[in-house]
Amino acid sequence: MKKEKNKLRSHCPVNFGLEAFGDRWALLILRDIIFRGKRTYGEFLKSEEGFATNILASRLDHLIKVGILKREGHETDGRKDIFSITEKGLDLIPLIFEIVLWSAKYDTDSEAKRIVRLVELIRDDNRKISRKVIEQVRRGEAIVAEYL
Amino acid sequence: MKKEKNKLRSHCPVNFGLEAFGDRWALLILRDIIFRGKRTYGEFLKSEEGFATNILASRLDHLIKVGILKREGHETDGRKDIFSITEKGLDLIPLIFEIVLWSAKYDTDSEAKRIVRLVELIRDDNRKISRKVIEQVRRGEAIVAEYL
DNA sequence: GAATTCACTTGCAATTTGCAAGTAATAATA
DNA sequence: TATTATTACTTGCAAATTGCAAGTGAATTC
Repeated sequence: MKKEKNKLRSHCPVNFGLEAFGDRWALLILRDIIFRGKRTYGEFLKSEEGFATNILASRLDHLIKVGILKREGHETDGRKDIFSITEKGLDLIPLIFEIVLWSAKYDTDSEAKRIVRLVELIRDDNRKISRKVIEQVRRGEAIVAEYL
Repeated sequence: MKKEKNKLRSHCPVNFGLEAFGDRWALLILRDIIFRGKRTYGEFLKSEEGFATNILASRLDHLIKVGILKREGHETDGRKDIFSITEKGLDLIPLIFEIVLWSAKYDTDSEAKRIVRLVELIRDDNRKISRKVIEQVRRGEAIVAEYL
């Protein structure tokens, strides 16, 4: 039984974004894909923040519904689904990078300290580094070692 | 009775941001301050998306707790509280602008169409326009007509 | 001094979350 | 080939959160 509540509360651009991806879990899924190269339900489930199984399933469905992710069967293992990011999802990378930048500044214990180089690049020119990372993630590479 | 669940699920910079401001309502409050110049509980309540009174109160408390907003008494009207944005909150403007940019691109009915000029400026150089807007909002001005 | 405004709080039903425990399909192993 | 594992979920249920509606108390206006 699917929930079909398609009505947006408003078309304010801030609200539109929030209704699409502005959920605790949704952006963590994207993080897992972009930074950690995860692609399957089981991989997402292992994230340190601890998804509940039903929540993970519902958020994956939602992200697919709004066109940020797509689901495909695994080429050789019929049990697995591959969740990959669409162009619409890739366009969220600059925004995710802004979150990283803000947190790097204000969280004294931030693990952003482990990606100092990337944080610098974002601060210096988010658009530019985003373009590079988008290309990488599009190829299925996740963020590569040169930034870590 | 206050909720005191201070423990972060992780210090991943994406997660840190989400736990600070990654709530449907939290960013709408910031939007109201930045774009609409709102400052009081009653003004926030009037927002088109419809805050529940208790949710609004709890989100304001939360944003104050994490240092994004501060609360001050109204100068002349003792009933009112003025909620204003801190420097930490102002630093979220580039991120909010990225949300606007993404929504402007993907929501065909976006009200971003009413702020085409601002969207262009963000696309062209988010950091630069953010700096200008931060100064304005810091002075209590909200986003001024020249961008609308 | 009575009525209104303002910023909340409270009560409560409905929804959502978070576990734990399935389940059905496919794959790997004996 | 039969059994055991994996994988991606679903289901059930208690607990937490949300969303109304209806207060409450202090300050302000009339």
